[in-house]
Amino acid sequence: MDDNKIKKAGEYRPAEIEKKWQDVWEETKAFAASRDYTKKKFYGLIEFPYPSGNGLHVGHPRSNTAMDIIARKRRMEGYNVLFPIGWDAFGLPTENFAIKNNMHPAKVTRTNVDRFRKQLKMLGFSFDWDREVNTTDPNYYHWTQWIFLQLFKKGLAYKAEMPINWCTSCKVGLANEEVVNGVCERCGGEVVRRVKSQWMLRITDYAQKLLDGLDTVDFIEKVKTQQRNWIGRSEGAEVDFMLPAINEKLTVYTTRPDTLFGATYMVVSPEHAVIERLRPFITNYDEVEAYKAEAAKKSDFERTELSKEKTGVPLKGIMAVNPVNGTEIPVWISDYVLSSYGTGAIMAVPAHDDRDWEFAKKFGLPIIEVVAGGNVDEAAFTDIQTGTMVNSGFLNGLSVAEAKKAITEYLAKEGKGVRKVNFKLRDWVFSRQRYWGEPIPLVNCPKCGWVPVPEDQLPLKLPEMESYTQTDNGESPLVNAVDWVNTVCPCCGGKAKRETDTMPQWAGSSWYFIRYTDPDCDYAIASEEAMKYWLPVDWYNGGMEHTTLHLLYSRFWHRFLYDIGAVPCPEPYVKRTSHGMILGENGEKMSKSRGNVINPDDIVAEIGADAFRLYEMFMGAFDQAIPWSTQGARGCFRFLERVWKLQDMVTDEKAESDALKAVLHETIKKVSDDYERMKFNTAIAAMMSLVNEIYAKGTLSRGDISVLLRLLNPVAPHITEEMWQRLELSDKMVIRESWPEFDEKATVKAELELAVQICGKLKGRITVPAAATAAETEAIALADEKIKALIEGKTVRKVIVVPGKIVNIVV
RNA sequence: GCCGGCGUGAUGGAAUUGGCAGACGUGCCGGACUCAAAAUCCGGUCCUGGCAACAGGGUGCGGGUUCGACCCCCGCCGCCGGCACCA
Repeated sequence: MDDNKIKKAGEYRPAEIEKKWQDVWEETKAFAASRDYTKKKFYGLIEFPYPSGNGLHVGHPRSNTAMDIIARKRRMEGYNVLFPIGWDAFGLPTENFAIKNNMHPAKVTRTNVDRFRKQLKMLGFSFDWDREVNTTDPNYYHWTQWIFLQLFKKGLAYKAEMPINWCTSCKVGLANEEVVNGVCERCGGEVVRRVKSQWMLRITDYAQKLLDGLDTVDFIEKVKTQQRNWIGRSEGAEVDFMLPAINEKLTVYTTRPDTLFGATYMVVSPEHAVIERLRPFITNYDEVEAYKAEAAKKSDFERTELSKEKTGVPLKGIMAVNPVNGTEIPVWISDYVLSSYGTGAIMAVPAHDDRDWEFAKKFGLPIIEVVAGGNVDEAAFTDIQTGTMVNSGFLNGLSVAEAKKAITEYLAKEGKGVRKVNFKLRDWVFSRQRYWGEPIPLVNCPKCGWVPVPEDQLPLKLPEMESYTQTDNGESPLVNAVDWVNTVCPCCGGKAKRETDTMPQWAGSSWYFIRYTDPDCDYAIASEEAMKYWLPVDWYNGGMEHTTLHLLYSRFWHRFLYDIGAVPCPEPYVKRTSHGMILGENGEKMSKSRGNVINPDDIVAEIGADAFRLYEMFMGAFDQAIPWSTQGARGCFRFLERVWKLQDMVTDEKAESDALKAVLHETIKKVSDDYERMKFNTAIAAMMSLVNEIYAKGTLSRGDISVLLRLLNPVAPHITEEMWQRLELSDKMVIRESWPEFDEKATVKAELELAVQICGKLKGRITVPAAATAAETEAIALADEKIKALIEGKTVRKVIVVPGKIVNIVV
């Protein structure tokens, strides 16, 4: 045939065509979201990157490509798509780098952002570059500060002197969520307990709302479970024990009020305030004092270490009275009771709680069984399903559930206790003693206390400074910006000082998805119309590591904004999915120190952005951790080469060819479904099979290739656009061409091949008309020569026919 | 300890959710092209026996349900992730 067609395709050179299309997309603003708010919309979101000095790593494209595929598919389906990008640019690494190299953090940020932007463009993501946001831009943090002030005004931001997690290496306070195994989540440095005055956000007020909201959203189960565990709701009761020595109540929280008759001692945490008031009556106060000092020295990590033996000291001379039977029991002090949960005091029921049992055994305290069913001499019996109450007065004979109800009602009636719900969630430590963050817009006035910076004076910009290094006692570098710190009180006009702590990195990322809907709005976080149209985010993909950090924080802020009428919906994200991590070729986590880091620039230089994207989607199940394979990536390049060469085969025929019609439509169905389920690997496998089939059949019409190119376009946008243009299939591919439609009729075959089993073992295959009834199928199977030979002389007991699937003969 | 997930060829992983295990890719073996190599193309590649057609076995281990189990149930073993003295 035609020599000129062979010349037409030539060699597949991604470097040339990728740059060409990236320029076309940029010039034509091909992916800018429309402000026509009447169209059906889709808002797809990926976590905006922190522009670190290392540049993009191979993990970013995994999440980005996945969402890019969905975004591109949605555009072909006719949606007005918002797929934005921005920079989460405040943060410690930038600041540390700036200090070390004597540069301004803003300059470091600018350099890093420029590099990231270039790299992301090189990968051909269909971001709307007109809506870029940057958390360090005063026009952006203006509204981060505004949100903080709303929280402050509603009493949800407060300053408290409290023990916080202090990273000795970063010299900065951390939120509970940022401490992992007793070390700093970011740098791995040792975290110690340190009392500091910190701004806190009352996320605990939102515990129930954040929990309930999970029932209304489509998050992968793993994420919901982790957030539920982190919020940690439990139901129980607060019970008052009397301390006759000081005629005061000691209130405990318990989830097992049913075991009240089995309480044989009490424990208070070393920090409990009641100890001071009991002091005159404690006969071994020296010992108690020593224990308190010992506990205070320990880090949180040491205190909660699992293997640790329980320790404790009795408060000699002190007894407490059990409210239900008047029994006097001793009171101990021990660090196995936490001051930060419940009331900081417990009633100990060693027969039915593992920790109390261990403690009682060690210190020889009595163990009284009140739920029959186990052997409390051997171990605590903690089963709440099967036991029956004993030794418990009016509760005897009841089940645990019945007893809980009965005792709670009794306590309420007697005024000795109340039902109570508790959460593990703690308030959010919101202060950082650092320069490179949003200034907290508050002024401390000796007369008026903490006063907000008036909203019309926002943004409160960071002052220019000589040095960004912290003071030796761990104060923010901003204390040295004397002119900035010294100000007048907005309330009384007197001399006052600005807050010098800044906000944590999580502040800017807690609402950025709102700003994307209207990034230039100068009178609010975003205009009402924009928010009404675009929110909530339809699909958010991101890392599991943010489940109890960013994802929870941003749900909290959004819910708060909803409560004050600033956003139109209670939950920010309709759907949340998560990608698996990419490991090094050796199967270990990628890191500089392990020397197994793969640089996207190198990969793109070798095989191009399309093959790189394709491989990241093909390498394995999207939600699982997968080791990188350079060979595997080359395989994807080979596939694209094979696709490229299809150009030489294309005939002038416009319609889909009969030889390929069935497999073509099966592929449409498979790819369409698999993209939606994020099963990108099998979608790509199906397209590879299709291409193999095309080569095997040796025929390809314009109609056929049009389908293949559209299916492949979301994963490999450059090569498909280039081929589309060269084959003159129509004008540009993006936006204008619709997603291929699945025609079920095209896949219906006249005949089917069925497997025939004898007693569940595969023995042969038969061909039957597609319309054959079960009886006809059975007859064909039994008439088959091979099957006949195998059942010769045996009695056919039963034949199971599953139409379209299988025949099983039981002999 | 609790919660969640996983265990399939040499390897990354498929299997329409109870119906032909190993799709697709990588690697490896053989062949074609080449003086040769690379690239490319063709064929093979779960194990055992057999020249072969074929036969038997096989989804971490042991049991069970079913006409039929990688899939469901019970009991183990191992790996990964999260939480962890939260009363």
